Amino acid sequence: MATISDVAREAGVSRSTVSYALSGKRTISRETRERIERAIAALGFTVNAGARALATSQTMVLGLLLQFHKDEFAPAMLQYVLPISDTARELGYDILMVTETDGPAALKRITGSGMVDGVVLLDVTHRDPRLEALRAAPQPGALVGLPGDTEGLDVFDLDFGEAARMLVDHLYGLGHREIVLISPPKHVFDRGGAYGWRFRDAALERAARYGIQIFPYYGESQQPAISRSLHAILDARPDASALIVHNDASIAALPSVLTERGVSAPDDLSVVSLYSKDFGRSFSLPYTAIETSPDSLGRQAVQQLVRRILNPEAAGAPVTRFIAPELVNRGSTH
Amino acid sequence: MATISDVAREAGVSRSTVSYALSGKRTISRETRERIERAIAALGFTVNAGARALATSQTMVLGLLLQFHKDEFAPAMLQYVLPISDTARELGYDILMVTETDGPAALKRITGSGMVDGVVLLDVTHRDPRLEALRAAPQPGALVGLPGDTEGLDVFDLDFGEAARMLVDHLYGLGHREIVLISPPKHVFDRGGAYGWRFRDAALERAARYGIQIFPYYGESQQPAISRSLHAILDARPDASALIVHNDASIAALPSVLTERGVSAPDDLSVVSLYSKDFGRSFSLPYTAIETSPDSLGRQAVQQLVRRILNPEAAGAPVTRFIAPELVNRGSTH
DNA sequence: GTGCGCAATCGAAGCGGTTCGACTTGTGCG
DNA sequence: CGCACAAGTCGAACCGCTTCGATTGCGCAC
Repeated sequence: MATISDVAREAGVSRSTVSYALSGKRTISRETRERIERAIAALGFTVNAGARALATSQTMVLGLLLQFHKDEFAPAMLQYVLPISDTARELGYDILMVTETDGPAALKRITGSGMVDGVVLLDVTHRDPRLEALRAAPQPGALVGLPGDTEGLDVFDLDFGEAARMLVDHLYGLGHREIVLISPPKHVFDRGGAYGWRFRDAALERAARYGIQIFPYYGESQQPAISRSLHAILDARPDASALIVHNDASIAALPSVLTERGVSAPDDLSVVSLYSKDFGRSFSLPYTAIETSPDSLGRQAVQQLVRRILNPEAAGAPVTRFIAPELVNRGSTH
Repeated sequence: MATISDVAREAGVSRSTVSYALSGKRTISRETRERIERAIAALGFTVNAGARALATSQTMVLGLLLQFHKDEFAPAMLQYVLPISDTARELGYDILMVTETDGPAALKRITGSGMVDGVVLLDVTHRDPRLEALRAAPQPGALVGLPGDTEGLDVFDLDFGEAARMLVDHLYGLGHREIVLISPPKHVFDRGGAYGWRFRDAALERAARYGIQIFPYYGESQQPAISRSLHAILDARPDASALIVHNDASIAALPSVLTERGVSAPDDLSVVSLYSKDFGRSFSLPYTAIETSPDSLGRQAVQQLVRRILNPEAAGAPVTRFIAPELVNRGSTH
């Protein structure tokens, strides 16, 4: 591999001149610059990332911490990963993806060794053990998902409370008074997946205010339990006139479950849900729903992170940003 | 961040002694080692990855090149990514994940700048433009997916030809003489996704040998086109007694399509398919099928890659390894 | 003619490690 | 008693790049 010294020799200039020609931080005569460019092309020179990182203390790499829970419906994760990767690249950063089970250890490893300039934490839970490591790290971080304590952190999440209220309002306005709610699986709650109870509690509170009833249930994450449990829940609540599904796996299974029961929406049952645009499209879900945009969430997280990396002062105080929900009416309610 | 000089000062030794204590490459007295360990703990010292990479010319990072095709059924990709990441970590490597559209450019960037010690290419096509860049790179690479020219490369893929033959044999043995085959979508073929025609051609050849008929069709990748096209195909071939589905999106949609038609397997139609264990479980697919294991593919690729990184000579000649298919009978044929 | 400012370039130090050769001690052996 | 050798440690060079301060030569104003 050619080094900057090789280029300098080939072009008959000093190493520093080559460096300045590359970075443009000092003026270089047109003639010299062209000579250097020719030398670079001839030698196929590329700046060595490690050496540059050492000299500048900037790696131009962002860490991306994922946690994969074996018991989970996987398709969702990728929707965050891709936009994050794309946005990072647009801003000149590469992505070091870490999937270790031991999140805090992984975080310490990549921040402590200076492999990354900052990190994005995905799927943050209420009391996420990674946050302690993040706060202790010299690099900034951005979270996707709301933790219990946001102190000092940039946080991005959907406004699940507002989403729940919008859906309840929608159903209430249509006259529904008994509503079944399918939440994420119990293990998501146990793990501290706050979006589960943020949504559910807001829905229940709203229902109480209207004096209507919402019956909450946990969903399942894998077939055939998903369909079985949906059947059981619908059997148990024959009087409910509407269904709110806050769970990807369940909503994907719902169409065939309804078909099996000979039930159709909205004639026999009003159905609303909450899922990402892509997810709805992949499975062709015909339901009125809050459409989330993981891409925008990921994108904003990366942008804020990079802002904070480049200029910690100018990035200002930590932000917690809730993305406003958007309801798309597909006529599955009446 | 504490440096090795800080540790040396704190422990009252030279920098090289600290380095040797860390690596164990020279003998260090018990007493000195303990003093150094105490200093490291006190200062919270971690080796700086960039500096180490510069000195050793080893980054302990592997590149992972993905291509996401907008028009594709996404859930499949993650099944490769995770095992690759896990295996890499077990062997001491981190993963730099690159999702750029321009694969060759991305490959040049990360290899040319020495950010990685090797790369894994996912979803390799027949004439994959990334291969040229890979062959020119100083680092080794491992492929998942079979290219037209494997010269000089370590390649891992499922044996799609054998898989097709096994399924055709199975159906032929049961007496089926008219069989419909749903291949991956046309754009997969156009892009050079060789697994599509490797499977189809082997099936057709086998059928010809037996003197039976196989009617091949392309599948679709997104709803509602998937179901619509399945209906159309089944309408067009009322006499076919068996169905081979070589497409994740289609097989996931098949249960509800069959239900809608009032058709049940195996009574009205024998169905066989090819999908990964995880995929089948997620969607609870009840079909007799070849079960692929993306995890084993990814794992083998990483292992071979690391072997080649650590000891290029001992790793021997490039290998092309086809994973043997395994048929799991779930009683969807008769 | 002198002094000044600016454009263009160079040399050297520094980033944080690793590694090679050399040096000091202590030990066993002839 | 002298010597070879091993154990333990150190100093310096090096990995490839960036950046600061200094130097040179030039045109221009006074």
